[in-house]
Parts: sequence; C-alpha cells; structure tokens
Amino acid sequence: MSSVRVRFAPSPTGFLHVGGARTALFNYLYARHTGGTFVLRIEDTDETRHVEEAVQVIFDGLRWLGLDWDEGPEKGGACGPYFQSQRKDIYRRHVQELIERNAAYEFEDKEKGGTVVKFRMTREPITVPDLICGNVTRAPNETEMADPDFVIVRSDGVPVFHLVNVVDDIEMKITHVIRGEDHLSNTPKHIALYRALGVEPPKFAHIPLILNPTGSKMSKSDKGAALHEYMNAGYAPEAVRNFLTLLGWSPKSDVELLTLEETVAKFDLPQIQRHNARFDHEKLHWMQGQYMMKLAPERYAELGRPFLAKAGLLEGQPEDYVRRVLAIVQGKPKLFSEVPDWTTCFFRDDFAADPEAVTKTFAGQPGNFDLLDKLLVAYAALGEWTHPALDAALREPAKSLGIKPAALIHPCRVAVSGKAIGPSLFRMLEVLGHDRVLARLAGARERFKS
RNA sequence: GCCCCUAUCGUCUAUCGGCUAGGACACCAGAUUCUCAAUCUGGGAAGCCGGGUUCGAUUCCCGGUGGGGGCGCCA
Repeated sequence: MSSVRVRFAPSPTGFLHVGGARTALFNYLYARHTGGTFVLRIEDTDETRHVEEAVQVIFDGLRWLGLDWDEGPEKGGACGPYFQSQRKDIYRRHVQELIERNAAYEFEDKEKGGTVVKFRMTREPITVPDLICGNVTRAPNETEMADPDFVIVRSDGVPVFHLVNVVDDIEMKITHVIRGEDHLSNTPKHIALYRALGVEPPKFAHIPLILNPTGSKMSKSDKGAALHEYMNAGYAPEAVRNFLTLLGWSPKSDVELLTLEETVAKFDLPQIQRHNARFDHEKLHWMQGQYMMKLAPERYAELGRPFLAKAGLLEGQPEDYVRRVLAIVQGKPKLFSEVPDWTTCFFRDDFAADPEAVTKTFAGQPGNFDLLDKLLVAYAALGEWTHPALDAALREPAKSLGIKPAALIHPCRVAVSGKAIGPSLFRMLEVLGHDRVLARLAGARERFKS
C-alpha cells in the first residue's frame, strides 16, 4: 500500500449529489490507482446534524456505485472516529493550540451577540499549488480585506467547516485533497490554517464542477441531481459510474465504455479537465442502454430481480425460470424499472394486453384467429419444444397457406404476450412453455375478439 | 462589487506548434430484421474576439468577452 491517503467527506443532508458522487469516485479511483487508502468521513459537525437515515443514504449510494472505502464508518481505522460529531475534543485541542500560539483569539461580537473564536488570517496573497489548476495565487478580495480574520468556532461552541476540515485532514493524514472547484477560493484559508498548526499542507486537486443542462452548477433542485434518482429509476450502477468517470476526466483515447478495472489502471489527476462539464442525460441514457445489453446475465438478473420483487411478480417463481425470462428480455428494457412491464406475461396469465396492439392485430381481422388455430394444431403436435423447432413449425403452415411467416408471427406474439413488441418470438414461446402457449393460442379468440 | 477558475461541433471530449481539426451522444438519410430495439453505412455540425511570439498557431503569452465558482457564527 502506497502512502497516498485521500478522503471523501460528505455532509449527511439526506441526499447524495451526483457531483459528490463523482468526487467520491475520483478519490476512489486515485486511491486504487496509486494503491493508497480511501477514507470516508462524515461531516456532521454536531449531533443535531447527525441523522442516521441521512448517513445511510451516503453509504447506500457509495456502495451502489461500488466505491468501497478502506477506512471510515462501519469499517474502522486508526484515525477514527469518522464522524465529526464524535471528534469535538480533537477540534477543541487544536483551537486551544491556535489560541496559545496567538494565531486565534476569542472575540465578542457586539452586533450578533456571543463570543466566537477567530483566526488571524494573513493579508498576504497565498499560492495554492494545485495538481489540476497549476499555481493559483489568491489575494484577499475586497470583503475579506475589510476583515481578514474569520470565525473558526461559532458562538454555540461548534467549530466551522474550514477548521474541522483542516484538522481532520491533518489527523487522518490525508495526502491529497481531491474536491470540487468550488473550494478553490477557500483553499488559501485552509493553507493558512495548516501553517498556523505547523503542518505541511496536503496536495490539492480541484476538480471541475458538474453543470446542469442549462449551464449553472448542478443544484439539489435540478432533475437528476440526486444519486438515488438513478438507483430508483433502475439504472445499472456500472452505467452511472462509467458516465461519471467521463465527466471531466478523459482516458485520452476514443473509448467510451470502460470497466472499473480499466479506469483504475488509467486514472490519474493530470487527465482531469480544467473546465466544468454539463450533465448530458442523453449520453447517460445511451450508456445505460449499452450496459443493459452487455451486462453478464447473472449480473443482469441480480439487478433486475429487486424490481420484479417490488412488482410482486416473483412469488412462487422458480429461480431458474426467472433467470431464463430475464435472459431473453435482456436488451429490451432500457431501465431495470421497466423490466416488470416486459416480463409480466411470463409470470401471470392475467397479464395486461396493449389495446392498440390488440386492435391493430385482431380488429376486423377474424382471419387471424383462424391462423392461430392452425398454429395451435402445429404446435400441439410438436415433439421438441425448442426455439428452432418452434420456428420451423411455424414456417411450415405459413408456407402451405401461402403467407409470409410474419403474418403468423405477429398475431401469435400478441396472443401470447399482449404486446406488438418484444424479444424474439420463438425464444419467448420456448420459455413460456408448451402448456401456456397452447392455452393462450386456444384462448385468443375469446380474449381478443372485438 | 471584489477575487479565483475556465473557453474545440448543440453536449462530452482528442490534438505533446504543422489539420483535409479525430471520436462519442443527439440529429438526418439509407441498409438490415418476425415486432421493437440493436447493428451497419453515409451525412450535416466546432477552434469566442482582438493583439502579440513564431516560417507556421486550436495549441504559447497578454487583453477583452462569455460561462462557472467563491467572498457566512453553511458545508
């Protein structure tokens, strides 16, 4: 294991932002690429902020994306605890140290009331040596110049973000701070804090922000800003991870689809873009489609099953049958949430039929029922219930009737599935099985007559 | 207002100063098919503007403009 230590330090807001998820991903990738350590720390500055459910949202999101942390909550480590709400003594100690060194002082705010602790901030420009942006020299701006010192402990005794962030990074021996560019302007404050505490600052890498399609910072209220939206909508975590990987980072080649392993091997900080990137839902959707087709069948079943269970389609269904059903529909649904719609006819005989498909196929065309009767005869006599046999057994009567196979295929599809669209008909018939198919063919006239 | 980052097709991006500017998504047109998809082929589509540096700038420098972010007893 190398000496690299990175961290993801989200605040439990009950919500994992895609931008945060990508920050976590980049940290994870850098840790894995360098053989370093990925630390998770929860920035719940005080107990009132610590909501168990909100913390769980973060864990679920990270795990869903496959970003397992090496140190942190539920994992432990030598630098714990990993909840800021449990590190008050550590902050108090460092604040005390700053006061003793005369780098900070108590201040009574007459206007707002109460006593705070303020940090003596330099008025000199500070240069941030950033691994992505280069050397960024920042002088205090107008507002800061008026009162360079900033609050590090609020009047209620709770230390603020700048302080706890720096203290924790020191205590947790973080070597590389990889975070959103929105923190770049505040970094000089952090560097000043490191200096005052007599610690060499870590390396900084500020990554570009994710913008919404309109071009401003993706905010909580934007559609698709929360990771759980993708989880609930039935995206494959692989697809979301792949998409996020390419938002602001490039493998410097033409490949679009990368496995996590390939990404880990190629990932490095210099290939990170310097400009912000818009979130392109269309491209994510395309990528999702790619994974929906290419996922290994076992993985596809693993991801699809929860959605079937939620739709109440799984009770009493043999494991093997479920797998066969999922295997033939793979590639049709674009989202796992759509899987129940595509598979209900395999699990229930009272599946809903698409009225449009029924009308188009049978309304005013009673001859199609007659064709199904012919097909029923052929299939009833079929010895081997496999898709090649089913295929051949359909083409035979079609030929003798002098019609195109399609003229039999379409009515048959609607009769057995209630839909005009679906996977290869013969594979469907094969999986549905002899009894079900014959029963549906026999019952078609009654069920679909106009 | 001040400070910081940034700038290639609509979007994500490639280009170690030599470009007929490449790829992907989306879009359009064909091909293919048992439906829907998928797939295949082809097409349109970009270097923000102005100065430098250079034999030569999309690439380097400066300025402007555009976009984003920051300046809390939020994180």
